[in-house]
Amino acid sequence: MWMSKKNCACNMNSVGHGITGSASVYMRRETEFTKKVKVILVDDNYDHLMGIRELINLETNFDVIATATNVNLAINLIKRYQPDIVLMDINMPEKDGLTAISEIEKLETGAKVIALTGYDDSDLIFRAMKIGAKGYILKTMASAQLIYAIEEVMQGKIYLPSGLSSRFFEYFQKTFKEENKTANASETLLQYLTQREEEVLELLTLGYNYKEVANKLFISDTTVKTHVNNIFQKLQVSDRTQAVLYAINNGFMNRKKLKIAI
Amino acid sequence: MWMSKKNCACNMNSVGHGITGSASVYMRRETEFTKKVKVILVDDNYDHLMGIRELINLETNFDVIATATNVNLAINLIKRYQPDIVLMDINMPEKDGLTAISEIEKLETGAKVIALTGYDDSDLIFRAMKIGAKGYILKTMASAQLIYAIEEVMQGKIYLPSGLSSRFFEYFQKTFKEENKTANASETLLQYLTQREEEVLELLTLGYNYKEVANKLFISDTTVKTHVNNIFQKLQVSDRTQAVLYAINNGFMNRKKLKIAI
DNA sequence: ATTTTTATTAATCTAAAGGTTTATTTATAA
DNA sequence: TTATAAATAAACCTTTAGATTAATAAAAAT
Repeated sequence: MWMSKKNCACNMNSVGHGITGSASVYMRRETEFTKKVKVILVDDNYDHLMGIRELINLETNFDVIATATNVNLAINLIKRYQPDIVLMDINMPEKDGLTAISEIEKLETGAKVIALTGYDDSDLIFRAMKIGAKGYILKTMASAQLIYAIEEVMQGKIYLPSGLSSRFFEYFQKTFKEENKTANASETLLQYLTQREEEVLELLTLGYNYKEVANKLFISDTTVKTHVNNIFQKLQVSDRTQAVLYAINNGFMNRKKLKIAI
Repeated sequence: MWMSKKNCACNMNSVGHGITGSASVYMRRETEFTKKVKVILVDDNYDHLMGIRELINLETNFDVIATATNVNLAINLIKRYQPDIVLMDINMPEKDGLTAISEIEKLETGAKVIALTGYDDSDLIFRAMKIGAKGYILKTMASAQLIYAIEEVMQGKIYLPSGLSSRFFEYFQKTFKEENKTANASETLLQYLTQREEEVLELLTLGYNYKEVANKLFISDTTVKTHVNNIFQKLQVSDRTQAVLYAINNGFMNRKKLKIAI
């Protein structure tokens, strides 16, 4: 099952360390009637914009169909020309780049956004990926990497260079560390709730009042009150809102999902 | 499968697309008095356990100091021997592997856990990384990859093979997609709240009742009620709990934080 | 300069929520 | 068999929450 080693050589490098495994750059098919990849560039620096355009247009299968120096223009261009790729500089002043990516994603034109920036800040990378960026590259990186990134993203992959990927994961795990402490903590008072009390709390967490809960569970509303009072005591809270807040802060709904899933 | 591409050598593979860029396998220093990396294996299948042990012990700088066929034993061994690496099979029956990883993380011994499993399920990968796994590899992968993963993780990196990394990001973005729609949406009804109403809602979201809110804002509780009723109308909800739920689901508190931060 | 609108304040009244006790039924453990 | 825990429900009572109306001051529009 585990192949012995020593046969690695080329193996080793290809084996892993990556988001994208296949080196598609070698597979480029320029022969077939492949439509050119439509690219739109967004950068507030005009010179920079032209520089990148030159670079990308060197590639015969890419076509920079438009450029924009501000976000609103970019949005309009994307709506009109339906590009495959949007290279988005996220250091732009007026409207910040992350918001821009969000708005482009909301258009749902299928345009794949690659963030292009000077900052390798963990939080920035994390937020960019969160809102749907398909890639994130630094301006300091080699031009070949930019081309490679576009090709990878065009294949439906996510492109994060090695170093940034590490940063992403560090930040990712840091972000979830606290959540795990509480959500996973066996010391949650939620564990003492009975099945029925959980059902009641779940409905409260969805915003129902006692009468509605009673109707949904086919029991009297006085019974609901009894359950709720027991919930208050067990969770050590004094009203419905606090109970709901406790439930949310202690991953009650996540836990519910897991119960169904597993 | 992803070691193909003939010419791989270093080129493309080194360009990035990865969590770990440097091919540390070529840099292994066995000359200096490097202490051996202490590894503990956890797998409910004894034969499998022995197989992996053999494999890892072939590496002169690794040392499998203990093995365990169940989680509780593993936890004790980790506490006692403080290993550098824990290779954790997450298909174990009694206590599931993810819970096990959580518990090991909670020990905070500094042991780096690598998940080892037969399933390349997106959700499983995501959850494993969330709770702090430093790597995730499939049993079907080449043995060399296992060794490589350990070396990378020992350098403080996160190791996710190419294919799994893609799955991870797909799942990651899918998970945050809904959150973005609401949290980023400028169409939130929260925007219509006045300053005072925001203050009231913020306190409600912290679990205070009307009297407490009144005291905190130095106004009468009947005034609080007025504000709250206006909030209800603006948010189109019918009680306090629903208002708080609306606030939370629409990133009210996040927005508050941003206001301070930015 | 004046109306108009908006934000903040507040009192009154009704409905709902919350606290306490008691009681019945059913399943489960000792 | 007898405790024990869970789910159900009612009666009683107190407090809080929610709806309605209205006064005041400041800002905006005419």
